[in-house]
Order: sequence, then C-alpha cells, then structure tokens
Amino acid sequence: MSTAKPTSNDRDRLVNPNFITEVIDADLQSGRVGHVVTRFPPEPNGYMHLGHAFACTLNFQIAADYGGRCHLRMDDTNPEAESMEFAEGLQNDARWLGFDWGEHLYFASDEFERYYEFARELIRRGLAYVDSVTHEEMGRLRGTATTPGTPSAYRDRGVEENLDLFARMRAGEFPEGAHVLRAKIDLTSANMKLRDPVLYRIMYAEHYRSGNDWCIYPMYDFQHPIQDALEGVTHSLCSLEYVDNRAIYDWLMEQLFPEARPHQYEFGRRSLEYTIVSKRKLRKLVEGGVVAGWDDPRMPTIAAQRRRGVTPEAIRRFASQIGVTRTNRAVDLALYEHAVRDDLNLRAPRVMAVLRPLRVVLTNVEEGAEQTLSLPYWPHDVVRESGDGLVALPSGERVTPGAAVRDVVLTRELYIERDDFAVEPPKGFKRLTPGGTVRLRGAGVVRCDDVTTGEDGEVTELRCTLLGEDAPARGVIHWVSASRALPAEFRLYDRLFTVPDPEADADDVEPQDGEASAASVGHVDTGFMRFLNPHALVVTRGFVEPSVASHPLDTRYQFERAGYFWRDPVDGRGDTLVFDRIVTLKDTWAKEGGRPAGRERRAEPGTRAAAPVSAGPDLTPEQRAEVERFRSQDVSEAEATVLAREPQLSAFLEAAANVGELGRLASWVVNDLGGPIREGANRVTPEGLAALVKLIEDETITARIAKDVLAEAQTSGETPAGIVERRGLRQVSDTATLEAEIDRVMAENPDKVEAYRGGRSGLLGFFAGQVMKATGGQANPRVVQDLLRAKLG
RNA sequence: UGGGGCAUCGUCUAACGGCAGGACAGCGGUCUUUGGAACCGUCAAUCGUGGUUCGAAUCCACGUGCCCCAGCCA
Repeated sequence: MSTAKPTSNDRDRLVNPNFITEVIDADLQSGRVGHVVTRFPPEPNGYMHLGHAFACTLNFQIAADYGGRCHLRMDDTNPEAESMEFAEGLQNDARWLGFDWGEHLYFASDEFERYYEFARELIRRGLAYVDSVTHEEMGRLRGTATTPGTPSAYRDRGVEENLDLFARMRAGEFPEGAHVLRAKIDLTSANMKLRDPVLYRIMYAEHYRSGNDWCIYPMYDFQHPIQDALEGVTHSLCSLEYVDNRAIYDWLMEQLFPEARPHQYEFGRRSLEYTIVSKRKLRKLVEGGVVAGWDDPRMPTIAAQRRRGVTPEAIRRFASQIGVTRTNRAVDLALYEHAVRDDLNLRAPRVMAVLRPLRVVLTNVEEGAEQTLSLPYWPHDVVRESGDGLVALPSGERVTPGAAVRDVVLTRELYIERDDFAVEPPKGFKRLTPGGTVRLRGAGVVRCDDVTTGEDGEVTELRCTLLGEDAPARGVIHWVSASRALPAEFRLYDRLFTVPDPEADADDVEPQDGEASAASVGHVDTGFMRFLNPHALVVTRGFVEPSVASHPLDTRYQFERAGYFWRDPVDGRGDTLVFDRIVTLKDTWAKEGGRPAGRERRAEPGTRAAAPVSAGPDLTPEQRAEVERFRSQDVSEAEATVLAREPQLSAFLEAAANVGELGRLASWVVNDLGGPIREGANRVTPEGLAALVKLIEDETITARIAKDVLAEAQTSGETPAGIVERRGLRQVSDTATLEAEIDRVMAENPDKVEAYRGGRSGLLGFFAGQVMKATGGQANPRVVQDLLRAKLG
C-alpha cells in the first residue's frame, strides 16, 4: 500500500493491470511524470452509489498501487443542485469504503477567485468573450451535427469591453441569462463540444458553501481541467461520456498550463443489473416516497448498502473484480451477491432464527423441561480453514473452536420455518412431512405424528416425537424454542426492479393509454417505475435464538439456511429486534421447482443484426476502372478496391512500382503502410519499400522480418534495407540449426508434446511461436512447420 | 445520416501476430448435522464478410449493432 517507489509491484497490486495502468507505466518509464496523483471528483448533488464506488475505488487504488496519492474533490459549481448534506455524505461514504485522502480534500467552490482570474487571462489573450445572445439564439447559432455554427454578433468584442462586461457580470449588474462567458475555439468543429463552450453563467442562487459571494459560476469544462492542474493531478480518470470533452481539456491545458499538465483518460462505466444508477432517477424514488430514503436498503447507494450490512471490503472486492475497460457494462447481480456472500461467509457467526414460524409440540418432552445444548458458532469448514486454529466469538475475541459456542435451549414447544413443512411435498423435498422425519439442527431427529389445521386450511401446529440422534432423517432444518426465543422483525430485501435493465426496458414499452403524462413528470422519464419489484421488501415477524441479545449490536450473522442478517442500524438497535437481510444464501433447491424462484431474464439477449453479406463500398466509374487496372496486375480485389479509393496509397504504390513489381508491392502498401500514409506519418519511401520486398523475394529475409523492419523504420526513419544490413538480419532455413532449436523446445515442454500427440493440434502454433521467438523471428516459418510436423509425428 | 467511442462464453474479464485462459452464473458429482461453504468435473465465446500472413481475437478493408455529443448540468 505504501511502496515508496512510484512503480507498481505486479504481485500485490490492488487494481489488475489495464489500459490505464499501461499508460501510467509508460509515463513513469519515459519520465513524463515522477509520481502519480489521481482524484475522485463527485458533484455533491446526490449520494454515492455502486457505480461511483467503482470509480472511487479505481482512483484511490491506482494511486495506492503506485505509491502516489488520490484527492477527494467536490465539483460544486452548480449551486442549484448541491448541498452540504450530499457533500458530507460523499465524504462519509468514501471514508467508509476505506479510503484516505489525508489533507487533500478540495472544493471547487474554494477556488472561485482563482478560476475567475484564469477566465480574465483567457479574455486578455483574446481566447474568451462575453456573449449576449439569448439562450435560444445561442442554440440556433451553434448549428447542428451536420451544419457548422455561426458566430454571434458579439464574438469579436474587444478585450476591454469583454473584461468590463465580465466584471459587471460578477458584480451582479445583469439578470440571469443576459450574458455568458464563452471560450473562442471553433464554431465549425465537428466536435460540438468545441463550438465555443460556455465558461461562466450568471446564477443568482445561494451556494451551500460560498453563500451569496458569487452570482457567476464556472462550467464543468472550465473548472475541472483547471482544478486538476492546480492540484497537481497527473492522471485524470473519468468515464466515457467525457471523451468529447477531452478536446476542451487539452485546449485549456495548452493555453494555461503548457508544462507538467494532467492528461485525461476515460474508462467505461459499470452499472448493475436489476437496479438503476441515474442520480436523477434515484432522487425520484426518494422524493416520490417509493423508498424510505437514500439509505433505504433496497437502494444501490453506498449509504443503503452500508445500512443493509454489506461491508466495505465486499464492495471494494466487487469493484476490483469487475475490471477496467473502455466499454460501458452492466454487471450481473450475481457477481455482486457473490462478493457479499464471500466476505460474510468468514465473518458471520451462525445462529438460528425462524422467519415465518410454525408451532411444533414435541409430545414426548415434558412440559417445562429444558435441555441446554452447546452449539458452535462456526461450521466445520470455517474452523478448519482458520489460519491460527482459533475462531472468533461475536465479541471479536478469538478462542479455540471448542469455546466458540453458544447455549441453545430445547423445549417442548418450538418454532420451525413454515416452508420446512409440506403436507404434499414436491419431489426431492428433504424437510418435514406428515409421518416423516427430519433432523432439528443440533437437537436430534423428530417425526411428525399429527398436523393441526385451522378453519381456512392453514397448518397451525405440528405434533412431533423427538426420536434422538440416531434415527434416520434426510434433511436438517433450523428451529428455535417457543418459550425462550426472542420475537423479531425481519426485513427481507430483494432486487429493486423485476427486469435487468429497467431504463432500457421502459423505453421499449409503448406507453399505455393515459400513462404518457404520468410517465414523464418533472423532466425525468419515470417509465422505469413500472418495473419496480413489489417484493423488494417483505417484512416478516418471527423469532431468533436468545444468544443474540448478548452480542455487539453490529454483529453480522448467518441465520442458518435463511441468509445473512444484522440488526438494522436505524430501527433495530433498541429494545425491539429488527433484522435486515444482507443477502440470501445461495439456494440451489429454490430453482429446482420446489419453488418458482427462477430469476426472470430478459427474453432475448439482444439479437445482433442479421449481417447481410457486405457488398463492398460504392465506387464511381473511374474508381471501378482503377480496380480493373490493378486487378490486371495481380492485385487482389479487396486491395485493388482500397487503392482505387485512396489516391494517396495508389500514388505511393505507383512510385514503388517504378523500382519493383506492382503486384507484389500492393499488399504491403495497403496493409502495412496504409495507416502511416493516411495519417501523414509515413517515413518509408517507395524505393525503400521496393528494396525491402526484393529482399523477401530473393529469400534473404522472411515476411515476418520485413514487418518488424518496417515498424522500426517508421520510428527511426532509417531505410528498411539499411536496418536489415545493420542488424544482419537473415532468414534461417538451415535444417540442422532449426532442428536443434525444435529439439530444445520439445525437451522443455514434454507435457505439450504429449498433448499435441494426444490430439491438440492447435499446439503446433505454440511450438512454432517458441522457435520463432528463440530465433528472433528469423527462422523460416515454413521450414519450421515442416520440421515440427515431422518431429511431432 | 456530422463527430466520437465500443464490440471475446449467459455476465464480467484475459490473451498486445503463436495453446482463446480465469471469475460469476448454469449443469453433474464428492463432502457436509446449513439444499450454505469447500473440492472435482462439465457446458460455453472472438459481431459479420473479405484480405494480408506459415499462423489473425489481435493487422488492413468493407459492413452490422450498441453507446455518447447540439444544457447557461456534471
């Protein structure tokens, strides 16, 4: 965690290597940066949810991996949405997740004065101007995706006038909307973000921190890059929707912080199935009273998951397991639940609770008789896997397994789970049935002799005989003593929505009559509400064994066979016992048809397009003639088409063909030089290419060597043939040399040889690759493969 | 249909021209006084079509699909 070196030790890094760590590695290697500084920059306009937790974890853990630091920053530049409640909530949540930013807590609102000065600087340099058109007019002037924008009448105001107007904006001389400050970048850019983005707007709103000090507020695109630079951030990580904004980021950096500037990198967001992470929609749930608050345990917020009993370790584990890529992804809920269970399995002592009680009378146990059983808190496997041979008491004290027990009293009257008894058991039912037997956990086997049924047909009581330890029984069920157990409320949580992607599914469904108006109140589409799971919270009243009364209030339990629970921090820590179910146990019986607990999945996994056979691009008659001309010179159709469409490439090829044979050069131009030529970065001359291809034809070198040489030539600017000469590159076709190499590779990988002979013919590539590597790519691959086939048999 | 981004088992992810690997989920089994956990086995993928190459998930071309951008939100 605190390696002094600014490099990451591969063995114990928190974040798996990814495209961002590759950039950091390269930056450190090249010396562009000497240390790593990241930042997690939420806007305090809502509570942190699991999607943010992913971003937060990524920033803090990458910094930790490189011995750098990560700042926490509030991007609080929009007073209308933000509040102290949210700012404090965000800090609480980040801290609870286990992250430490030391003294590096920043608020954009603390820097308004500095931002203001940077804005004046831009104005003075003619890079920003005060625009005074209406909101609507600005929209019109911005143009559309396919048409360029046009300058407003104010775009060329003088510096002095701009400075004066900007100062008066700040002084409160104008109403909201009268003026804005805009960057003067490029109104014709294909990137809409660059069409003179607004830098400052007038807002007469009280800011939760700066109060009424300001009536102009900076926009994200202006504030964020500057703040990164002021903090000394080296790698500014954000999500994919900001890719277009990077152009502004870079523009500002070039203007204001040309040296030692931060760079922005974007990663794909992570959402979770069966929930939503849109802050506005979550707010809708809270404000609409659909849930009890931001910390309602059904919510995907960190506050809610914390209240529900999930640990920060589980969330961090989840965050690091879902990986970092450049694709937005919706993660399977099962992945999250697994992380939660995996964490709880080793930290939750086992006790018994009955959630939906059914009275059982043990007819052969005397009235008032009590037998005290000593039952272990931990199952055999947790005990066995304990590193030090000790296990924890709920108090946290570590004791020998024999001492990690609690008293459980067996009495004449008990409660069992209603689900654990069935008059007509489904196939495979391993619990109690009329006349059947079952083991009561830790107490022996019972037989059901009699079933009492109420007027409505509901089973009200079972009369059973306690048979003792050795009687046969197929299953084990949990129970509590009716006279000794404590009454408790159980809150059983399930997924918030009934479909994996409520937002997308809401768009799929045509609004029914009269729903359209109800479904789009207050600018937020509320169509997703129709998929709310009515069973996301089920409350039951039952009983829990009395030992829990003596445990620390924040003990997380596994109620055996029922799930992981703890006492609700808000409603369940007083005299009444209220337990939240953190997560269920995996239940392989439930989906067996015993219960219809099959999880509804989306019907179709998004069928991809039927993919018609591509007919190739449309060509003009001239291009068609070109294709024919190239075809006649032994160029393949695909390559001829590329050449016909791209004059730059065909010109290069024609030039090379003056020295070599066009038909043999075409594929090199198209496949290997096409990229650099198009980008104007090509450093290989037509003559250079022709000379190189000659070397292949006279078998001096292989195509493989040629590709490597070309790549080197692009960076060094040397002639390809010069590189071949200087490095003494020659293809190796000598059988004896190659055989020796092959023998060595085979001797080193006897298992692979065997596997190949056993039928894994794909391994031929492995052997060929090994030989190629060993010869620095100079072996003649055809010869190598022939020899390999012969030797491997 | 202007610009940008992305596409690998059901889901998440790895492989950086040379064995398509792992995790979750599923299925089967072992074990079990939790229908839990653990262990073993198994199913299962390179968006499509061409091209380059001895060899392509990876390079080239053409398609297809999804996502983002026209707030004085972030």
